[in-house]
Amino acid sequence: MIRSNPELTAYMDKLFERGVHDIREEEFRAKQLIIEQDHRYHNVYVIREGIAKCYITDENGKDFIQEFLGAGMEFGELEVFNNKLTICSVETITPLKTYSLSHKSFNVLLKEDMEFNRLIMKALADKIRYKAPRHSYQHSYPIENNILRLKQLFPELTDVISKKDIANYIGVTTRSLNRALKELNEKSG
Amino acid sequence: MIRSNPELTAYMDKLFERGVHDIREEEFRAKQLIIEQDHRYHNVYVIREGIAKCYITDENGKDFIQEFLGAGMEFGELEVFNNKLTICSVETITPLKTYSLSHKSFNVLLKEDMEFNRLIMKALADKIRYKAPRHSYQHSYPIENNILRLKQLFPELTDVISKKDIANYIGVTTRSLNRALKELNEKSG
DNA sequence: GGGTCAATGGGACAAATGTCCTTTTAAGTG
DNA sequence: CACTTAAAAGGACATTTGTCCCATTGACCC
Repeated sequence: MIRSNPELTAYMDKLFERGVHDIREEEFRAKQLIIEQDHRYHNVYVIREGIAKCYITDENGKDFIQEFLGAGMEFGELEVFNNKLTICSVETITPLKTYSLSHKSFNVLLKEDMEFNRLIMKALADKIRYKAPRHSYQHSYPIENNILRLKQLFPELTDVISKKDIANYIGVTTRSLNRALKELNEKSG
Repeated sequence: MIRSNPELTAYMDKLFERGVHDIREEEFRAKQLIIEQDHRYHNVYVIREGIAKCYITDENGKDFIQEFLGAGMEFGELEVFNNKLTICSVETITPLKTYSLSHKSFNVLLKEDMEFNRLIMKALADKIRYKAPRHSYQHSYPIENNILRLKQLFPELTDVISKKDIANYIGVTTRSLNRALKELNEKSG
């Protein structure tokens, strides 16, 4: 549910300590918009600490959350490979600490540091692997099952993440989410 | 809708002509299952010609199509990076011609051929970019809009791909798809 | 041609989800 | 503390989509 990538965190720590390239630490407060959909940026971020959400806003203003990003998750990297606008917005949920580096440095690292190259390749592959079954599941099962599944994956769910965000993650309205939660309570109670 | 990657096709042609590594041509007949979900394989495929579907089957036996793969699309590559079972099945729709290579050769190429490395990295990034707005759109709009959108992207839609597959791609039942198609006809007629 | 099977199309009803709106609760903020 | 605002909860009804079934069509095979 909240994705992470310890391997990449560890490697970024090492790179940063060595002082290679222009990797720098950056901090953001809660609810801050770091990347906005359909814009152009020149940085790649790797989360050191905190939680952010990555979401798409459609023409009707509805948000659809792609992923909750935790430590070791990167964002802004897709735009390095094809020089297009961002498809997602990224906004912090908790205060966030990141390593930030320019597209240029990112590219140099990819070329010259094959360990880094491999970690990024794996991270991309994982993002694909993770999304496929999730959307499949959400389509195939009623909301209740989706909630139960999330709570199992991540019990502190409702403590950290707002109802609205959970609903936007599952892809339903807040109303429907509430209805499902109520029915779950009645069943278990 | 049916995705392709001309750049990768061209590059694979070149590699094949040069006779590097164990890249070989392979052919499959229509409706053939090449990769089955939850299994382990040791090959990566790049489509030269034809169309295949990549889909997940859930516990209830419902299929959910992730992508229709055309020329230049690769599959079986995700399992190179993390040594897990396949998450999707891949089945041909039309007869299919591929370049096939072992995980081992794929890895060697990634390390030694930075042009190849970059193409694969970009292909992975594109898969992510492509999926995000698609699922967002499907959630947010009624079936009719989804059909219209697909027909716009790919007018020959219903000629090449069965109703069942289209439905499984949009994530609805065949019944619902038919209903929507009928209503579209009535509106336009 | 007759037989079989898969794909397509659709009727009738049930279930799930969305829309709209109101109320309650909680959380800041001056 | 009073005031304002955002988050959460839910009632009532409309709409969408699914389920279950059956009829039709078309392809293929003996």
